[in-house]
Amino acid sequence: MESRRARYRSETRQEAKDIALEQLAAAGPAGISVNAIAKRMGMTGPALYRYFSSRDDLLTELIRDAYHDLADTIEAAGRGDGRDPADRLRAMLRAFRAWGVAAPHRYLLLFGTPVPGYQAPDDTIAAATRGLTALADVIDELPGPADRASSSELDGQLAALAPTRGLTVSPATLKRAILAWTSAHGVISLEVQGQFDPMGVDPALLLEAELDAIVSGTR
Amino acid sequence: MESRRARYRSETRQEAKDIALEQLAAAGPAGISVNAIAKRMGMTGPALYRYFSSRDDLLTELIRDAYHDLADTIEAAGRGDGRDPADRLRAMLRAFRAWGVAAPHRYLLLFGTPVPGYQAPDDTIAAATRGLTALADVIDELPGPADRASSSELDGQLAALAPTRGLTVSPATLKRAILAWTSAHGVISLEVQGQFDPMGVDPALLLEAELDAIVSGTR
DNA sequence: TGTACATCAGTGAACGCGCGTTCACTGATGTAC
DNA sequence: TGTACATCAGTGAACGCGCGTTCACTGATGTAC
Repeated sequence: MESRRARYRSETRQEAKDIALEQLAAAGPAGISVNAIAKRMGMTGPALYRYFSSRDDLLTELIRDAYHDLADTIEAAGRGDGRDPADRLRAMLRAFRAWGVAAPHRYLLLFGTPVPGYQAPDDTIAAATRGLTALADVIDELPGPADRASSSELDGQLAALAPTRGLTVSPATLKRAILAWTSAHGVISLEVQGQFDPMGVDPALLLEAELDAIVSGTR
Repeated sequence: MESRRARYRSETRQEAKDIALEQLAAAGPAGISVNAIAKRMGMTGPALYRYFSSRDDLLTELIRDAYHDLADTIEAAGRGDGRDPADRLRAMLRAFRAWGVAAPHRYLLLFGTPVPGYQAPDDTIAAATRGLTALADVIDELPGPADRASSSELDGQLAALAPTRGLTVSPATLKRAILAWTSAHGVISLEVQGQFDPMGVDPALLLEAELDAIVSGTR
């Protein structure tokens, strides 16, 4: 059984991460301060070094958590064996957007300006494509259009990429998945930054328009 | 004629902005430091306040310059009255990517994580959509597909938006322009952050695949 | 061309601030016999 | 159950650092008559 100490440890770590997320929301990645977190938890700055080996270590955890949380959300939205694959795909991309809109600062932690000097460890990089592979699995069940004018060079790269992500899908499917991912990201990213606000355009409707193109198979 | 002082003034301002861009490239927006810029120019920190009323003022100039530079680049790539509109559109979106890849930090200044506490002035907001309106003008010359399943709500918003940007294009055209803009941004943004690096996929080829879908009119 | 004055560029000291990280140390909690 | 020891949490002082911004001031450049 887990010791009292171990339980307390993980609670304390979690509390620190929660406060860090609040700081992230309030003042961006640069606003995350070890000393300020400690103060809010009622302890002194150096005490936090019992829980995180450095500020970068804390950041890494936030990023890893966010990638996994996003991927879990997308996967959950796409579950259901009997459902129409097109509906599942739509649901997943809507979940992608909902996740970003619910926590813009977290979205931007993953897909905004990289934190200067920060180097992502390997397992973070793997987590980063979990959402993408989930898309590929569903798109694989979709009736695909003939792959027009395909670039053999790109197909080769995609064929090499698939197995490294545990995928057995065709390059054409993986390409559709990447384009679905990138174009959804294009809308969500600009929405999360507020770029549509002065335009008076509802980004949810833009995403729906995008979904039509994605599902129709032209991408 | 412009006085010697005025000329010197604008040269000094420009030099400061150039150094700020170097700092941006090296350490992100937070790395832009008034004192450090002044030191590199061989003067003391407070002297720069003759040229910029605050750090935010400097940032605003960098952002405005970048938006206009990007829009100029895109417009230039699309010029040519006799050319096939589809070719012009492709050229513009390729220019969009080339601009971002050439100066990732500048791209991220516009489309990355917003600088905390920074408020964009009105003319910056106008500059932000110059590239988009250029796209709309060319797409308007494109043979458009029938507008499938259109959302009347979105069309209404687009109809209201067009005149504020000096456009007389239809909602369907403006929608295509926005989707072209957002999906190109989706690829470029992830490339500029290096998200494709560990995947072994050439983003230039991804953009080409995206261009096929955009030009074919499904978006 | 010469003088008197206004404008502007830049200095240096100072303000108050917060940052990440290290170190030696105290006191509490847990473990082994 | 009691004692001896190891582990761990947290403190407080200190290190060295850079930041944006203000202010009163000096000295150079430009302008008007």
